[in-house]
Amino acid sequence: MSSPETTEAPARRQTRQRTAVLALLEQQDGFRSAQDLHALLRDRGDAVGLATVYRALQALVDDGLLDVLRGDDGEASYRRCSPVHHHHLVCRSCGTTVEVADAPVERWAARVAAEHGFTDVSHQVEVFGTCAACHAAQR
Amino acid sequence: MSSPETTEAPARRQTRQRTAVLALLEQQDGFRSAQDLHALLRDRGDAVGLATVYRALQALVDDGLLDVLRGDDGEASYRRCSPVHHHHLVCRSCGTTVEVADAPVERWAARVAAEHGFTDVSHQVEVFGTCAACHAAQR
DNA sequence: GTGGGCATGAGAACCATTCTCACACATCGG
DNA sequence: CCGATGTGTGAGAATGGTTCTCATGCCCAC
Repeated sequence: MSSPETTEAPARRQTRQRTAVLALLEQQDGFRSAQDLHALLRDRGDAVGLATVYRALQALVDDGLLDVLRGDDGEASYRRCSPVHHHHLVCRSCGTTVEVADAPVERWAARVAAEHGFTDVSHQVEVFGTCAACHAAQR
Repeated sequence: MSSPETTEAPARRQTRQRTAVLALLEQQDGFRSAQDLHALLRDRGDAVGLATVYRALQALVDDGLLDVLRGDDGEASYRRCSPVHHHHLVCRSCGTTVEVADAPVERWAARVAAEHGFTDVSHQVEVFGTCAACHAAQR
């Protein structure tokens, strides 16, 4: 308690591996699993250890640069995202993601929680569907 | 269409183990992981194999008697739920869950998806917070 | 340029979940 | 009631995503 470490300097080093992971994510327009990213990096020539990919992703999440999504099978997927609060509209077929931000749903969550006496509220909202392109390709 | 099996007879046998799993879930008022349920059953004296617990849970989910929730660590949790569409308000501290159903959020999801040309829409909405009891206990 | 210490990577460890397969028993026709 | 039948069970192995270990590498401050 005597240490004045309010925010604790992150001291995050810039390495080839972390740069490669972030650069790759910048090019993706949907959620990608850690395993996928690892394979993509290897194919690309920027070989990075699997453990390092996980560490880099976790660091980026902590820094608020990525959003995480858990699939039905429990596998985590990551995506480069804007730092402001938002939710996702994800295509089940191709994985393309659209960020959506809407005040009504935020207010709804707050109201529902308040009605039941809950405090310190957070929420998790994801919408899944088939995007226009995939819907057209299907038939 | 030639087979008159509209709902496909489940042919689900009633065994001591399945009865025990469902009975235990009836007594819980929050989400419980498969591992927890397995341990609880053993403590209770109704020993059931772990694999069987998983199978029973999966069967119950298929029958629409349970809802599943994925934790941040990817572990699945189950809860006895009403069969009508609803979402959850979960206490982070004690796990107590309240079912919430509200038309506005359903309409919101449908509208957002439609605006972006998405079809065949589903959504996943969970609200987390600290319930009144836990909030009072904390301070 | 040099040193300290965080970052890396290969593989082991971990852990939830699923699979395998021989055996048990719920269900049903007789 | 009884025996045939095939689904349900259970112990342990297998799977697969994620994390940990630890010796070595290299970024960064000085």
